[in-house]
Amino acid sequence: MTPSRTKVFTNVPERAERGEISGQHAGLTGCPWHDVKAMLRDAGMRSTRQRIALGWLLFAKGGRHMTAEMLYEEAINAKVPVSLATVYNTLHQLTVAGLLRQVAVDGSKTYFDTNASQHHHFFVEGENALLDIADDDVVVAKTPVPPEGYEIVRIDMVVRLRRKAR
Amino acid sequence: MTPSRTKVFTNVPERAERGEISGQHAGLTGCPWHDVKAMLRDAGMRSTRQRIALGWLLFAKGGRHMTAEMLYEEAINAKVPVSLATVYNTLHQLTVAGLLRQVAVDGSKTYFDTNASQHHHFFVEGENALLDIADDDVVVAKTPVPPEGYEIVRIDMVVRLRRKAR
DNA sequence: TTAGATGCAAATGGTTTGCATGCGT
DNA sequence: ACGCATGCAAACCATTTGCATCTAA
Repeated sequence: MTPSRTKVFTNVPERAERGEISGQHAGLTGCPWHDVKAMLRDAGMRSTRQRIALGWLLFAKGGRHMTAEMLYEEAINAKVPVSLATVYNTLHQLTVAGLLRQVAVDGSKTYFDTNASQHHHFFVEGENALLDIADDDVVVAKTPVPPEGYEIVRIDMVVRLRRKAR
Repeated sequence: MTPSRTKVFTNVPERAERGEISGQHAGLTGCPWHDVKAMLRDAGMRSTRQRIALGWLLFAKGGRHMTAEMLYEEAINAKVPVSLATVYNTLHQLTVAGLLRQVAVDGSKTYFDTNASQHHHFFVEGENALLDIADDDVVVAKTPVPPEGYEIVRIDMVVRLRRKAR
């Protein structure tokens, strides 16, 4: 989970830490599909064939929640030659760059949300589907006070849903 | 993840569904360690040596967040002969019975919280530690409206923490 | 040219399962 | 005695890694 090596993730994490990478470019909500290359460059990543394709699949349709496997299948269906390992690498790099957000919801699969801004989720049990919750639909009135010496990184809320019994 | 078979989890899930199992017995916050057997019986589980030991380890100290592996180690250290598989089974059964609560936090390990009541968590990145957030320390002012046909099962909030940079 | 990217296949790590044996009730 | 419970080892599955081979810059 923690990219400690410098092998696969190249210098993206380091550069992001030094603030050399913009991450969220100028208020982009759903990155423009016609400029994945620019997005990649901004993220400090080389624009290779597979990354462009993956970026296109991810951001073309806006607000999506996908697992590595899902993206991999889409890529294969779209006749884009790519390996699962590369899908994982790309997803992680885009996450580090701040263009994707990882959502831990049920302990097994990991979801990546193309909406990297602060918001919460509905999770439909059984269907394993994730839905964004409109930001203004939930309000955390009193932010909890973290223990001494710690600071809040982010707050994730998951509202678990079930089909109504009727 | 989903116990669809009737093999290992015996009839606990079904009975719980039919309301035959009390689950949360009368306002028990941290179950009394001196009566694990009663707790098990109430949960519709046979009180075997290992379940009693695990129940004791889990509930004796109150509010804990443990993974199967952690509990397994504690059991081994306590000279209680038990297998990892049994630890998993027991944890799941206690969860179904409403005595434990599963907390999904980082996609890999699954945590089980001995506090099964509605509350939220701090998660310390790096240390992989979970902390309860005092119930009145957070207030979700506006509960999100679920999509048509769905109902809210529960709301989980995870406040991710990091050691302050100083 | 060359650092960085890709793809495979093998390795991991948490969790589950099949089945023979054990043990509450 | 009966039927659920246990233990083990193998099976699983999502994810990661090592390394040889490519390729964007």
